[in-house]
Amino acid sequence: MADPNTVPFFDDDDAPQGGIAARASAGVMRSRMSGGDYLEGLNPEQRDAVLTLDGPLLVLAGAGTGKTRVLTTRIAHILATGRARPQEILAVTFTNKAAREMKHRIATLVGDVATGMPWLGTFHSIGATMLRRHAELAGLKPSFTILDTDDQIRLIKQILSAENIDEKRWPARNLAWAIDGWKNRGLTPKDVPPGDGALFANGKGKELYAAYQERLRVLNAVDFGDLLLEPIRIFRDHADVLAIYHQRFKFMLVDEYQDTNVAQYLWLRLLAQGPRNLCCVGDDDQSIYGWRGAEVDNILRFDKDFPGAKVIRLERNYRSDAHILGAASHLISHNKDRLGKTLRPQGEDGERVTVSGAWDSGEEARSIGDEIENLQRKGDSLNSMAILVRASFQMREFEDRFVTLGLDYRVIGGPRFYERQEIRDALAYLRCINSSADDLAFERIVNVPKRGLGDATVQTLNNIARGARISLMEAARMVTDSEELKPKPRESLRVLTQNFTRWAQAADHMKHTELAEMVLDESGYTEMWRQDRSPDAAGRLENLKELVRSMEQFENLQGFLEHVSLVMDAESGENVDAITLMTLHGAKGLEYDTIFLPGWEEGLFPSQRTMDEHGAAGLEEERRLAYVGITRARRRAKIYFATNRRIHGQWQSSIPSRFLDELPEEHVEVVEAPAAFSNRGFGESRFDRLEPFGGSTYDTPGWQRAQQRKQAGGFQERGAGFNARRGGPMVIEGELVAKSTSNAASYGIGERVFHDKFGYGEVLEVEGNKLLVAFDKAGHKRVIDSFVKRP
DNA sequence: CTAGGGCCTCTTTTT
DNA sequence: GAGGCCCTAG
Repeated sequence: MADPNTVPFFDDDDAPQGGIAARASAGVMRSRMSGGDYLEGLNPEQRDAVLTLDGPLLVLAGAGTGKTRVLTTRIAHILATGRARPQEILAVTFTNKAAREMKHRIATLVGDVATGMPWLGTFHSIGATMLRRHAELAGLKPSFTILDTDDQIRLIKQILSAENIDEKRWPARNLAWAIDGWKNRGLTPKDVPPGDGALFANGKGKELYAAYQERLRVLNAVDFGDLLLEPIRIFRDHADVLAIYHQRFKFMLVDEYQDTNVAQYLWLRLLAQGPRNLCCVGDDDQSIYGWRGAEVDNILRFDKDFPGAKVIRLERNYRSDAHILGAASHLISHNKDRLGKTLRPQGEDGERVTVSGAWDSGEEARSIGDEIENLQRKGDSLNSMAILVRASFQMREFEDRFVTLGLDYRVIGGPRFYERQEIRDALAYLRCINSSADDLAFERIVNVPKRGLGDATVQTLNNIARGARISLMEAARMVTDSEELKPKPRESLRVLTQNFTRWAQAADHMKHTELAEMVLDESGYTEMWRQDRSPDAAGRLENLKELVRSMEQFENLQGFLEHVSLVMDAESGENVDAITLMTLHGAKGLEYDTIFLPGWEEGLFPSQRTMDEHGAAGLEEERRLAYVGITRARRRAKIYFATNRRIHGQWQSSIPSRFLDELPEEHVEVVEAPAAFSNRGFGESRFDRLEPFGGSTYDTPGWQRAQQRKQAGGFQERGAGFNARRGGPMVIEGELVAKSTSNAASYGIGERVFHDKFGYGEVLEVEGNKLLVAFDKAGHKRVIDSFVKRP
């Protein structure tokens, strides 16, 4: 992340980082790379994408076609040919991870010049840098704070209660969501269409949005959406400012273009009016952020937005074996809104995608755990495997299992470091020091640790602050000289405000890490956790130490806080061999030898909620998510579904995802097919008779459709039902039709069977697809019929 | 003012 | 099954 204080902007030659040093190394690089050897190994399309520097260019890059390579090589090429200096290239990614990766790879190609690329980053971090440059044009001071979701919600709660709106009926979350949505669409309060604004609190949505923005200004704060929205406004209202950037950026590159929302699109389009050397890379089949306002349309109509745009397709897939690619391609072909690409595998067939059923989520976790250990025994590293879930609540089951097995794992995108309570508290102290007007931070820690300053006191402070239009901190200082509070809270407040004054002074001459330690100590914060008897207190103290340690990489407090608000992930232990656990969304852009995909059940994946809220478009997005999941795999993709899953703490029976039926038979192997597949021509299974309990979750159109299909039984009907679109049924040939490789069900009592793990045995009882078997060596076990064979 | 208990809702996905 | 909210007792 570029430190805002060192970003060269108005004059790059005196810039601390870019400038002379970068130019010198660019010269070195130019001679080193004069032969253009960085172009070696590129296929013709990739090469074309790298060499086409002038004018708008859209690179449609399917999964695993070397998208990042094209982007990084292109930047290297621009630098090597001297067409632009590092600080004249705007390169935008979606995630911090991607930005880091790109920096790293450019550095590998051309040396450390990339570190001198101040304008390589996420939309939000670049937006923040720009906004700090022109803060006054947005009515802000350059030191503005960036609120995260948590602060945002608390602020909105305050507004709602001030407006006497029943928070039960109109939860703050919803308004936050709505405001976010408006900002994603580039709408300021006055732009919100009346119908839209009416959605919240009987038509007050619009006003509340305005009130929220006003509060933000008073707090000298912005939220994530503002980081783009405000620059857009500035560009529109101040042609001179926009002109500076037009001169500045000779080349612009955008990664994951399919996931840009309207605001990002507007922002880009304004900037691209300059040199027009805009290169966007994306894949419409991997657009998975529609729920966050992403517009696939942006990519679909690129050539209209940027006339004369050249389009290059990358279709050679170097990542996945043919079976995996075949399965993924066929699945995604069920979507109708797509540009359409034909991914061509470059390697061998490899292993088929497997589909396995499990009795419940616990068994699913166990069998994945077993499989991991199998692969590990064969020499695969844990680093080469990942489990991708639809929703993060699915992770717990796996974590439990891995702890039991003693398998190392890492969670990406789980509860994050900077979102932990103790970290947020500590940060709140630092924020108060950095900016005494940070009311939200002040409110967070005013009574942490307990100082006898409860709601009543805070309420008083708030009244004073609002009345006098001052910050809470100032109000607190004032109140210690007055009689408005009882002696006890007054004294307590006096100590606190004096501390802050002292800390703020110390901040000028002290190293920020030492300052942090001092503050945490003197405020009694660390002491609070030392006294805490709960089991995780020690971990929290450890986290606080880690926080201070992580501050070292930053020059000052301000730089650190900026990093924290924008880069909400802390890099963690990459060098341990551990299996990765994350959501499908988090997996975008990553690849692993083996990918486990659990939870392919109707309602969970595709998500019922998405389908209810967004209908057919939602379903297509879910399907793209499935596509992203499968295409993360180089060698092995293993899909699982469970017949029973606990949702909201209640066991619910579930049926296999429709996506399973959309997989092509030729690339897929059904490994174990207990419950859900066994009714298809093999007689009845007890699970078919299980009615869902409660009914609330499944009392939905999607579920009912699924039930009907299930009752209809025949697979051709199913296929037709699923594929009905464009007005007529459309049956895709060769789909996965319940062909279990196991001779499922119908074992007789007394029959001899063989089990991979337990060996030979005799069937004692049959209950649906579950067998009680007396194994010769292993004793009596209950097993799923598909786990045994006839000897 | 705090602590503790009961009750409620909720669960996608993220910069 | 967990976190947030409200109420009551100290």
